[in-house]
Amino acid sequence: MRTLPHPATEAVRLDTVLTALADPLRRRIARQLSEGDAAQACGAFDLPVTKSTSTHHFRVLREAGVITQHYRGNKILNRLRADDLEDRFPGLLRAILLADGTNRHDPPQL
Amino acid sequence: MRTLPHPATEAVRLDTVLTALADPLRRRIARQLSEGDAAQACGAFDLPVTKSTSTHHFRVLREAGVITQHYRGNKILNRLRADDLEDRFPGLLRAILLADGTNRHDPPQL
DNA sequence: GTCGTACTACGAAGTGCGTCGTACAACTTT
DNA sequence: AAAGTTGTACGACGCACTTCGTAGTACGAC
Repeated sequence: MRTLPHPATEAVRLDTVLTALADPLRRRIARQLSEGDAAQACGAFDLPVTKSTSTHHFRVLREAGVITQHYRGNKILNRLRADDLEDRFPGLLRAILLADGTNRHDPPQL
Repeated sequence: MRTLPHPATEAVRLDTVLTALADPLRRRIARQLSEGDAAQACGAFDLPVTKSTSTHHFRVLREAGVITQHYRGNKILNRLRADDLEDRFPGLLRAILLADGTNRHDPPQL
């Protein structure tokens, strides 16, 4: 069984979280995870980039501590680390996802 | 009297705000503005970079809509757009500044 | 075992960002 | 007027990031 490395909650840094969520594509992934089912495979996201690029963005999110990734047979299940982030940076994830929701409709935000 | 352009509150975009505040130096400026006097000149910030770089970071913050800059004689007075940001993205600035405060002591965060 | 699926790894190309140095402009002080 | 202070403008450099294509790995289905 393959496994992927995740940072411990205490090791999650604000810099990397903000950098990760500054990208609209990665915010889109986080939002879909927060709205839909708890765990979704990478293929469940309809992103306007190639698979390579997609893999890259998921990795950035995982290494930043925003999501977890676990192999499940053929696929990888992605989950938002909402509780961990709430412990580490209270209110941050909620504020960003909320802001994204209100902001999303003005310009054609990707 | 020289003036500097600022984005309207409605024109402030989440992308640029997050990108602006993803940089520790710029977060440091925002935090000092939020803690100290309302208006502070650029020189009041003891930043470990040259004047050119400092100017660049203040500009990024202003163009993102995070601060205002107004000429006052020789200097430029900087203010945090806390109310504007609260209107546009409720809870976001507070969460980031709070997170930065709790995060600041672990590693030698610049 | 062979094929299809889901995703990764690696290298390449293009772009953007942070930093700096030098030169310059506006204002204050002397 | 001359000198000092405060900050800007512009160009350059190095580094990191985004994107992609190709090749490859792991797993499930046949």
